[in-house]
Amino acid sequence: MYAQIVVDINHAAVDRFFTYRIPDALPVRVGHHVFVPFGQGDRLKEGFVVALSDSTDLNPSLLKDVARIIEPYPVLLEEQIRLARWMHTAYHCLFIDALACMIPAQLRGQRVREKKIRTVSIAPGVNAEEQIALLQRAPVQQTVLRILLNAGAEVPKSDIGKLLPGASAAITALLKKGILTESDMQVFRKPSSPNLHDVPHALTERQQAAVDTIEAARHDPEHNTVLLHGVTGSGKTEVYLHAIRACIDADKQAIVLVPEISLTPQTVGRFSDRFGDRIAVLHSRLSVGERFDEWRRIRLGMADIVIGARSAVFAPVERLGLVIIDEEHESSYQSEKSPRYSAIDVAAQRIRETGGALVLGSATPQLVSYYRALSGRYVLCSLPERVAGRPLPDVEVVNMRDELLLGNNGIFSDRLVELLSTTLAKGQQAMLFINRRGYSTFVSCRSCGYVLKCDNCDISMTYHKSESRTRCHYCGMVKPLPEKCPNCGKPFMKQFGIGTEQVEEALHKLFPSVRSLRMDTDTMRTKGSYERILSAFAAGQAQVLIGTQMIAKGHDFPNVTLVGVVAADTTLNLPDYRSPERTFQLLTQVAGRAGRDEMPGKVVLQTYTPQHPIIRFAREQNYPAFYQYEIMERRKMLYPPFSLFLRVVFADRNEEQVADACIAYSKALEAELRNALGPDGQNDILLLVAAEAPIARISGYVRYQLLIKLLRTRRLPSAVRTVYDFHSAHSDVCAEVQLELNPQDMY
DNA sequence: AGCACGCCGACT
DNA sequence: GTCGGCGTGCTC
Repeated sequence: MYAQIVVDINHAAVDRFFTYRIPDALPVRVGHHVFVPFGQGDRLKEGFVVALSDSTDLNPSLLKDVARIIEPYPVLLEEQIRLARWMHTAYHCLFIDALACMIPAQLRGQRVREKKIRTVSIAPGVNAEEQIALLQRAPVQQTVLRILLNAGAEVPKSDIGKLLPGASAAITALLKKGILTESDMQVFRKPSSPNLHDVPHALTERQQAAVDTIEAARHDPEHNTVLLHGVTGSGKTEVYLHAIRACIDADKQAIVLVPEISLTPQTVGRFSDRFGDRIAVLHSRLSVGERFDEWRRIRLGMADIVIGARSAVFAPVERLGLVIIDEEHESSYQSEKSPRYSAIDVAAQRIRETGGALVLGSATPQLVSYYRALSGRYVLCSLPERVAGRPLPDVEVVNMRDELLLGNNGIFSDRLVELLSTTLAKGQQAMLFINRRGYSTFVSCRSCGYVLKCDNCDISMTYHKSESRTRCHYCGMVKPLPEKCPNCGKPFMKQFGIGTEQVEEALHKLFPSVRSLRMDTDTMRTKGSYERILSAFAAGQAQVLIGTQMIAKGHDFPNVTLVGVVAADTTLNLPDYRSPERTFQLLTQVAGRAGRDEMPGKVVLQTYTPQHPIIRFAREQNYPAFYQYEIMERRKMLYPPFSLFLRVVFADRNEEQVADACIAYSKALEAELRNALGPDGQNDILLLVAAEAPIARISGYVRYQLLIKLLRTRRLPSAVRTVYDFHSAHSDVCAEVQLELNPQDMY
């Protein structure tokens, strides 16, 4: 017998299968983690068995033997190996990188292993009752025996110690006499989650219909993907919980993906209340040991439901029947490091292989997902109303230009101040959202217009009042706030634009007695600060929560009845085709934080462009109208879903080098593509002139970018392949060249 | 990635 | 004459 093995070396030159002989004594199976002699000197390398065969084209006498099996059970499922093969072609990543997604890091390179604890039990053939009677002069030993007799099983030594202080001497004596025996017991380091006493809720008609749709999708391979479009507060989680119940009742397993940021103990607690210890959790805050143990519990079939962030899509469940991706519009489902996979695409591929259903849930689905739903590729399922007949929050748009004309040049409009004071007077809570941390967005001279910029990046410096200095948000460089303009020397340097710090300061000026919490990357530096701030706010220790993006996501604060968006259009005009979509999603999500309980919510959007369609749709909270508008824009500009969008970023310290590299690359790639697509395909490609990236310099690196649109025709796969192959061959034209498929950010 | 093979300059 | 520079190529 022969084994096809992928060797654990991150290099393109060994990115293939190697054939090894399997010695008779070694029960090697597909998925086994093994040691194999590799290279000269037969140094042992780790590898993964991806296939077995009983013959080979190679000369068997030249082949080497598999040295040994590392883990007794196969660490990879055959389905995962097929998935890795798919990733290898779909993402042009190394095979080993794809496999690495599916196993915990500790399994490679021989580090953390199982945790074992010492236990004792009554030795075989010993009559404990008799011994107790004989030990009249050793009462502690008697008690130890009674405990063990009562337990009827092996008991950890430390547990006996807890019940009976000073038991260790007695245990030692009993072991010496042969009355007890000692052994090791495997334990699983388990992350804890709070008990919320969450019970199943009766479903609304709409929710029940959604559950039924998902159940139907599980049995229909042609229509296996459901887009669950439910407005904020419509009870999507309850739908998930019921769908999962139906899935595990049918003896299948489920994976639930949530964005890393909302993977809080509360979220997990709700699932563990319903499904007990049949759930496993995978996320980045687990300790190395916990992560490994949770993975192993899944691999050994001890869990039926896996909850986790992006990487949990690879969880080794053998009877996969359902994948739920909550907040499917979140960019965190796209991996930013190699392999640059999309958890949604990976989930779709797994479900294609295993059968079952994929559920994408969101109040603001990706435009592309909604497009697929309307074109019949996904099953669309809507929850247009909040549960318990609660209304969606009432959204008011305030034109900040009018405020200015009326002589209000402050941060808050009169309307927002008025609502803040009534809300706070009623003892309710408010959230203030501003998409910029720090105090001001830039510092400029009022005399000559000079803007203070970072020395290494083409970015204006942000003033941080708490540190009394300015900082570059890209490279982290700090500069003092100059008293005189470095350009004209006049003392007119002033901060412009608003950040979270300034909002907090303005709030305290208006409401000196109000307590507030600020949540942005500056206040999130230390571990656990995220949970700390959220729970402090939930407990009512502050009346106002001020923050950036991170307060917009999925939190449920029943006492929040007012949400203020300080500057609604900051993200609207970024040089990214997705910025209208992002803005709409963000505004809708933030607005959705208001009025989630009995009391109705109120939202104030402050903007300088109240007539902008996106602001209008956000005010109406009208997703379908937003979709109709934005899909037209995309069609007009041939952006996704009407094309595949690629971006190549070139960076180097030498400006000339980057410019030349970028232009040469772009010309050569275009020629290659035209050649590959043939006469019919000449209109399939659109190369946008290679030029400076939106941020032309970061950390001293000059940046250029090339944008490519590939039309969705039957020639697309070959066009993509051409780009990837070209890129692998030309990725050294300057210091950094990066190819991004559907980039999430375009700075 | 690692390691050997390989063909040209200054050293006991 | 040889020790060693790191360019090229291979690893079942």
